[in-house]
Amino acid sequence: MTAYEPSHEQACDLVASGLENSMLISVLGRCRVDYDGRASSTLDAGDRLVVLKPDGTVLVHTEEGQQPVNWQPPGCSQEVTVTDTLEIRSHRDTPSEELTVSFEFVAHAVAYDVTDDQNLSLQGTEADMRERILSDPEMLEDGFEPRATERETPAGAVDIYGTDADDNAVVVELKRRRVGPDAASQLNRYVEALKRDLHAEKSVRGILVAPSVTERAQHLLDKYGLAFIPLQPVTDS
Amino acid sequence: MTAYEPSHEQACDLVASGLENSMLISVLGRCRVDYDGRASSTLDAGDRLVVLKPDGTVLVHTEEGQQPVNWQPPGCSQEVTVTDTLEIRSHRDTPSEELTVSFEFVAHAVAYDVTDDQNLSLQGTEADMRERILSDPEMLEDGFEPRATERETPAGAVDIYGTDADDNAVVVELKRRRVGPDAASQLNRYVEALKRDLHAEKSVRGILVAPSVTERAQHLLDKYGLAFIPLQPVTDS
DNA sequence: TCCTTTATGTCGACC
DNA sequence: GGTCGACGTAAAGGA
Repeated sequence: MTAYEPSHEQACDLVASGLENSMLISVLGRCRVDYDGRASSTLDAGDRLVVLKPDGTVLVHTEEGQQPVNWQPPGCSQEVTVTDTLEIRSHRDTPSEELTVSFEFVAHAVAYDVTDDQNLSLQGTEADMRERILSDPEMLEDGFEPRATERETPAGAVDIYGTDADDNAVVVELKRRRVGPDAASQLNRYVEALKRDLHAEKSVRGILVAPSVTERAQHLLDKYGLAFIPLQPVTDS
Repeated sequence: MTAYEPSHEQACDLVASGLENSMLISVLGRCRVDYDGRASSTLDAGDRLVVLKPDGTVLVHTEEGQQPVNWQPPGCSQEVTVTDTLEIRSHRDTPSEELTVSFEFVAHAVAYDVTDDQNLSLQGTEADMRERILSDPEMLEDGFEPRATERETPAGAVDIYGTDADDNAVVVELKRRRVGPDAASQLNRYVEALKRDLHAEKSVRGILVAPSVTERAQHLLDKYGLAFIPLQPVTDS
């Protein structure tokens, strides 16, 4: 279903029909946009691409930027009306949010029935790093043995919990990118929380594993007595 | 410029022409997607919407989700070729990333010349909270006087730096959302850094301003001796 | 539902 | 270019 420079009525019919039949809808033209909800914003008339997905997502894209200039998350309800403009309204509760797009001119409108049952397979993530360390723990240090992943502490869940050659408790925090002070603080919170949990039965060491570390973060690590081990998220040759 | 169920050659011409003339291009059809760069991923054939922006952005959207399933950031170079499939390739250096979309069927293809010089005006942000406190400092506490914003410390820049009724130094950290332990740690780092900077000439207090606080973060604040003041990002009535 | 963490986060500001 | 922090972050996974 497609329309080139449709009248507001034609465009309204197409969008309404697309909404009814759970189609992917794309409308290109000159519009203004108003949003009110968690924040609020206004956008005066300009040329934009508006996408409506069958899951209730709305995206408003301008000619630049990777991110939509306005949007609604999945699960919203859409309705379309025509007065002197073509108005697409999207609403949700919890939190209450409303997005209104008013087209003064529609260049193209398309509705298409879309199915995509293929799942994305992704490598090079933090989950990958964890799997590699679990399959070869001594890559961290000799004698390291993982005991648990996602072990809970009062400060949150630890990526890898284990013991070293001297049977000290070891907390390993993984980051796939260069780390800043936040990661050092986070690891320190885990170590301190575990020390309290273990009632000082044994000492607790902390190891931060990431490709590299900023200067400020290294200072924090030194101050806290934590270790850093460099590791790239993907092996590659 | 638009095409309904074009041949690969027609679609290729349309996309090539759109790229050449810095137009916004949208292609809807059945394709597979391969990405290799910061991570790497594969996506088998399915129906998707592909958007090419004049700034070099590429977005691949499926029927669900607010985020694109694959993408390239602004500044990438695109090229389009046709063999037995219509292939759109996008590449950039630093970091080296490549995205390839192969269409086995094109349902719609559109290229449109877009201009949007309107800027989005947004309210209810952290910047708003800062302005409100600066215009009425006593909303935090009687006698509070702002001395600087973005004051630099070895731990980073402080949102608002000021003094209280007893001339103690005060560090104010703003968050527009409910805060977790990270914010408490961050504020503590600022306070500790300022104590060192000021050579203990005066005591340094820390105030975290946000709509609300998690239990864990409140514990951390208590431990560090920091204060919390609830404040909504938007006043409203 | 709330809470926490990750992300090919993206984006902007500053150095 | 690197570093840092905000975002109407979104999305996933657990309690």
